[in-house]
Amino acid sequence: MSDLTNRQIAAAFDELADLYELDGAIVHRVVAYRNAARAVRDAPVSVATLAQEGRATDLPGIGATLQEKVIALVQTGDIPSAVKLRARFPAGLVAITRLPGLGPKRARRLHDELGIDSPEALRAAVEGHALRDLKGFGPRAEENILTALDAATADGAGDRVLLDRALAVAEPLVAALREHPASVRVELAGSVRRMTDSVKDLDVIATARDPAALAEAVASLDFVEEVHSSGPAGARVVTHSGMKVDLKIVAPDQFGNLLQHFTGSKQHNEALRRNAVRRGLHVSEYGVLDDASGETHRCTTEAQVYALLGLEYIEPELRENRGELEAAAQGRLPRLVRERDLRGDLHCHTIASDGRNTVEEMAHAALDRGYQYLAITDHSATHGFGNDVSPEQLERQIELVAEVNARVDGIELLAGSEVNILPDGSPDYDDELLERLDWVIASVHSSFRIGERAMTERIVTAMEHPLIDAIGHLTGRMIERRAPYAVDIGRIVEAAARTGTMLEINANPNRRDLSDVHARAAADAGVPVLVNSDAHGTDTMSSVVRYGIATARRAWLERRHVANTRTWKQFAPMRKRARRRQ
DNA sequence: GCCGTTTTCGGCCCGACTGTTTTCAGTCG
Repeated sequence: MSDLTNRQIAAAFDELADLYELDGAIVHRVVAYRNAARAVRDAPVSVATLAQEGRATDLPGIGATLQEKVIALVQTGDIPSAVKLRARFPAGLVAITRLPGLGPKRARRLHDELGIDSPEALRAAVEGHALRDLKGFGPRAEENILTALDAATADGAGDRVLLDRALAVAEPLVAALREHPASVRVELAGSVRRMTDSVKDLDVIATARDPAALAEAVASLDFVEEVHSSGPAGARVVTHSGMKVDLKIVAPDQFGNLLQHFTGSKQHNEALRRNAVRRGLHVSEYGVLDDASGETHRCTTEAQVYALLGLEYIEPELRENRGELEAAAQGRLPRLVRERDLRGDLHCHTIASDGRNTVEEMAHAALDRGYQYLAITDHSATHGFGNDVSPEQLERQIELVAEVNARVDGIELLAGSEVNILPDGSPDYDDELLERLDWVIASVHSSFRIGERAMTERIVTAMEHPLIDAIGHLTGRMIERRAPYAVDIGRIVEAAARTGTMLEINANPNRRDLSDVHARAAADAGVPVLVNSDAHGTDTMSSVVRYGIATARRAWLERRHVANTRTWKQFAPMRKRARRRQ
């Protein structure tokens, strides 16, 4: 087995794509590397291991050549073609290709004709007016390049924001536009609609009785800071929170085409069009052109677009080119789990550790949501930060939970704990105490950098513990802030299935961990998945659930895959400790 | 470099915009 992670392999393919692009390779070869990088990043199992077994070619977009390159990377630590290309194209030149307006072709000219090899050298050349004589670079080029260089060095340039922050802007904005008398239909598009982990900007598609008035309305909303353009076709604005918003106002008979197009993803749309071409159809944001009749079909709804292509309607969360087109063609799309399907929450905190509310308050919050059961899972003995719960404190908490459970009707309260998985894989309470609990979820909160092999062993050991019912936030990632720690998801999932340990989708919008890809791998292996709030207060118990459900839906999960959609009567015997006693 | 209801070669999604052009390549989404 190799410690080379999928992320590292994907980064190597992305680098090769950049280098081949500078080298002037045909675009399709470059695209092949980028697609391969994506396939590797999405793979739920170790691609290094797959390649060494000769099975990496099973992944879409990986052929014999790229499999060989993975093997070279594993065995020698590098890829020969990358070494060769790096010698010709410095890393600074790759950085230049990332500047808006400067792609590989223009960057290459700067390098070959002026010796420019970094953004700093480029700035010096522009300021010395060295670009003026270069063919293809006119008077506007200097200005645009300086703007791009300034934007690239500015703080927070190009940052993606978490989905919850984006929705906090998007939903009031859409609501305001829907209320406006000039609007007819207003829908969010883009990655926000697909409920991705983070987003860059907002796309809104609308139809209107009075398009200019609607565009004017968005420009005058109080959360808009800056208006870049506004007219009958729509408006481009920036909010005070820095979100770019693009409102497109379209003809009613093309609303379906445009909503479909701007919802994406890019990969979904590309694959959709490739499949369509085979049927003699050409899909664009303006309609579906039929080669046979020469006619362009315009669609008022997305369902019509998909129907023209012989496909079932595909939910936005599935539009990532991960098999949804094939499934839609065969009528095999999943019936995705919904937020209202949940019957309980198996991970939350109270004032006993770092939560803000009491057991009783959390119980009432769960009742208000319509839950039948709630596990109180404060942090454990080694947690630190003043939030640790000693064995004695946990014993008192068990009694408190029992007492509140007796007092509050309509909900089953479980005395639980979120125990730390110590570096050797053991929990930080003794078995006698764990035995007295109704539910134990175990998480890694320390020693993140022990390497993939050790981390995998550590978590597998925890799953083999008979009193650990589930694993919390498996990879420890903090979206856009902290990478997941290295862990072999394939082995984890296999061990979870073997030991009867459930895996959590932590719904906190900073985490969403399991990720969509990991959750799908878990469900495919028959592992019961949980959608838990990890709430530290009564407010977040409800507000974060949509993000966990969104991840579950992006993972193709149906109600049956998510264990806490079961009633208490069905769920209780599924717990590992209950199964032991049978 | 990948891939096959056009299977081992010859294709590979679609359109807008920009700046520099005199008919379009490069870039972007």
